[in-house]
Amino acid sequence: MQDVARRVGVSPMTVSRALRDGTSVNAQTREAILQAVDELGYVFDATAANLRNQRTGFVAVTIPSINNANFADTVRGLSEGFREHGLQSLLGYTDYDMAQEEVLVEQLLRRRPEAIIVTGGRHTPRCRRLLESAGIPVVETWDLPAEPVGHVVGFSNAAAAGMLVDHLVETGRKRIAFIGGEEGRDSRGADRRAGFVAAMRRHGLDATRLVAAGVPPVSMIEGASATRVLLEQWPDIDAILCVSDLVAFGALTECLRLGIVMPDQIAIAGFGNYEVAEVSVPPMTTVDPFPEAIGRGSAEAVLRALGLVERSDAHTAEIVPQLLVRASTVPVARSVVPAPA
Amino acid sequence: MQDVARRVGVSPMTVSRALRDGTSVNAQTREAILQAVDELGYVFDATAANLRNQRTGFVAVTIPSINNANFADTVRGLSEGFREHGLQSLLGYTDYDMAQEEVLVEQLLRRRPEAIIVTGGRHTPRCRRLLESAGIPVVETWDLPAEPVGHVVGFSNAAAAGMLVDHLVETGRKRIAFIGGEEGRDSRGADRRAGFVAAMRRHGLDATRLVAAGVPPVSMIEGASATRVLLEQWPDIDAILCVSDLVAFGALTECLRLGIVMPDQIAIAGFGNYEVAEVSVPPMTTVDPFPEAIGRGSAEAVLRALGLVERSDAHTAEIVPQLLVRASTVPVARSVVPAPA
DNA sequence: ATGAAAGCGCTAACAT
DNA sequence: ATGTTAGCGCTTTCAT
Repeated sequence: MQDVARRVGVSPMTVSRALRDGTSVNAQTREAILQAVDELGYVFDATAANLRNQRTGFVAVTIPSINNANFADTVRGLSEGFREHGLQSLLGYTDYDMAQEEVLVEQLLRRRPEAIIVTGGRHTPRCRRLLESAGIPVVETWDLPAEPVGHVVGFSNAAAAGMLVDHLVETGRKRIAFIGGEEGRDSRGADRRAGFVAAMRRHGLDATRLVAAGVPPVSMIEGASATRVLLEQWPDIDAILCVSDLVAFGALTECLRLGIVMPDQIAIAGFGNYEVAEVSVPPMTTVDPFPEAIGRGSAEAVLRALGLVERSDAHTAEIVPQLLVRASTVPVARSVVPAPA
Repeated sequence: MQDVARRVGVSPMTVSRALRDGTSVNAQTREAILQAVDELGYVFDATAANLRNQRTGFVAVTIPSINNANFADTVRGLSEGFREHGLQSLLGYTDYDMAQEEVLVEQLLRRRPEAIIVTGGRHTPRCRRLLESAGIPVVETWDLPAEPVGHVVGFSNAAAAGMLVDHLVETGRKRIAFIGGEEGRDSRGADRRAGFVAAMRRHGLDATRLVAAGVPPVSMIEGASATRVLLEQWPDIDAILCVSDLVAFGALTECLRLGIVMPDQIAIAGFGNYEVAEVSVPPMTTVDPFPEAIGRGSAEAVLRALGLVERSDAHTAEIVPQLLVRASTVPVARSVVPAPA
C-alpha cells in the first residue's frame, strides 16, 4: 500500500480509502490509485486488515464430508445467505469423527471466525467447551440436541427414521431390517438406527434385524454387500430401511442382481432424497431433510446473532423433514392413483 | 497472551515460546503457562501470527463443485500430502464458471496463501494475470494445458474421451452419440466432447450426434431426459458416451425404463469412475482419472516449489487415466472370459 | 531460560 | 478530501 501511495503521491491512508468505499476520495485520485494498483500488481492483504479490524469476515463451518450432496446443499444455502453480507465460509471436514471435529474446531477458532456452524449436536467434552467459550455465535445443524450449545437448525433423525418405519408398517411390512454404519462414528446415523428400533417396538415388531455395513459414510457397494449378508441371515425380510439413499441404492442393485422384485418381495427405503433415489429404477422412497433450508436457516441464525439482520429470541429452528413415497415401497399402480375428487 | 503472561508472572514472549516448540522454556514454567491457557480459555490468534510471520500456513484450492466425488478425492489426496507439513487447504468453489473463478482467485490471494491450486487450465485473462503475478507457486490440475501458468498435474480430457471412443468402435459400435453439458462453462467437459468428435472423425464415423443436456454439472436426471431426446432424434444409435458417470447413469436408467437392453442394443460409457458406475446394473464402462493421485501430485508439486521437500525441475506431471471396461458396453460372457493360460 | 524493542500491513480516530 | 498517530497480537532479533 506504501508503494501504491508513493507512486500516486498520496498517503497510504488515501489508498486504503480508495480501495474500500471510494467515497470521500477525489475521483481523479481514486482513478490514479486504481491504475497504480493494477500496474504494480498490488494485492490487498486481508491478513493485516483482519488483525487491525478484529474482523475476519468468515464463518467457520464443519461438515462430516466434502463429498455428500446433502451437506453440499447445506453449504450452498449457507453461502447464499452470507453472500450479500460479505461473509465467507471457511470449511473443514471431520470425516464423521468427533476426535477430528475437536481438532478441527480448535484450528478453525484460531483463525478468528465470526461464528461457527457445526454439523450435529454431539461433541467431545473438550470440543463442547471450546464451542461454549469461543465467544462467538455457535449453530448446531442436522440434529435437534437436548442441550444445545447455542443455536440449532435441524431435525430429529430418530423421528425421521420413525416416519419411514410408520410408512412401511402402514403399507403392510412387518419384517423390516435396518442397514447402517458401524457404531461410534456417525451420530446422525446412530440416531436414525435408534429411531428405527424405537418405532419398530412401538409397532410391536422385531427390531433386531440390524446390519452394520461399514465405517461411515457407508458406500453404495457396502450397502450392496450388506444386503447379501442380510438376505442370508434373514431370508424372510420384507423391507429394508437404510441409513442413506446411497446405501439404499446399493441394496436396490443387489436385489436386481438376485432377481428380487421390488416392491413386491422387498420394499426399500433410504434417507436424504439424493438424486439417485429419484432416478433409480424403481425410484426410491426416502425422506427429504431439506438440506439447503438448513443452510439458509443457519446463515440466518448467524446473521441475527451478529446483529446483521433483525435479532430474534428464537434459538431453535426445526426444519421438519418430508416423507417421499416412491415405487420402491409401494406398487406404481397404487402410488399413481389420483386422489378421489 | 498478555493475560496468560500476567497470570503466570512471565513475559508474553515466554508464553509464545511455550505455546510453540516448548523447548528453551523451563518445564515448570511451561506447565504453568499451559494451565493458565486452559483456565483462561485463551485461544491463539493465528491472524496475528500470520501477519508477523508473513506465513499463513494454507494453500488456496479452487474446485468447480463441492459435492463431486472426483474433486473430493483430489482434495483428500491434497490434504494428506499437506498434513505432515502443517499446511491446510483453503477451499473455494467456482461452480464451473470462469468468471466466478476470477473473483474467487482474487479473494483467495488476499488471504495470502502460500500456493494456489486451480482446477483446469483455462481462465479469464485477468484471472491468468492474477495467477501469474501472485508470486506463489501455481498448480493447474485436471487438464494438460498447452501454456500452463506454472505447474501442471493432470491429463488430457480429449485423449481420455478418445480412449472410450476407440473402445466402443473396437467392440463394433458405429452410431455413437455424446451427451454433455451446455457449452461455455465446463471446459473439461468441452475437451471431452472435442475428444469425442476428433476420435469419431479419426475412425471415419459421424460425429454429429451431440446433445447438450443442461448447465454443468449435468445431473443424472438431465442425463435421463437427454437420452429420451437422443433416442427420438436418432433412433438408430448403438452407443452413448457421456461426459460423466452421473449422466451415464441417467442414460442407463432411461434405457431400463424404455426396455432397451444393454449392451446388446445400446452401449453406455461414462467418465470418472464414480461409485455408481461400479454398482449399477449393469456396471458401466468408464475412465478412471485417478483423482486422488492428482491431489497427491499437486501437493507434492507445491511442497517441492516451496522447498519443503527435495526440489525438482519437472513442471508437469501427467496422470494417465485408465479405461475400465464393464458390462454396459461388452456382454458379460465376453468380459469375464479368463485370459488364456 | 527469559525479556525488551520493534514491526508485520492495515485502518479507526482525530486532525487539518 | 487528505494526512498523522497509534496499535491490532503476535514473533524475530538481540540482549541479559
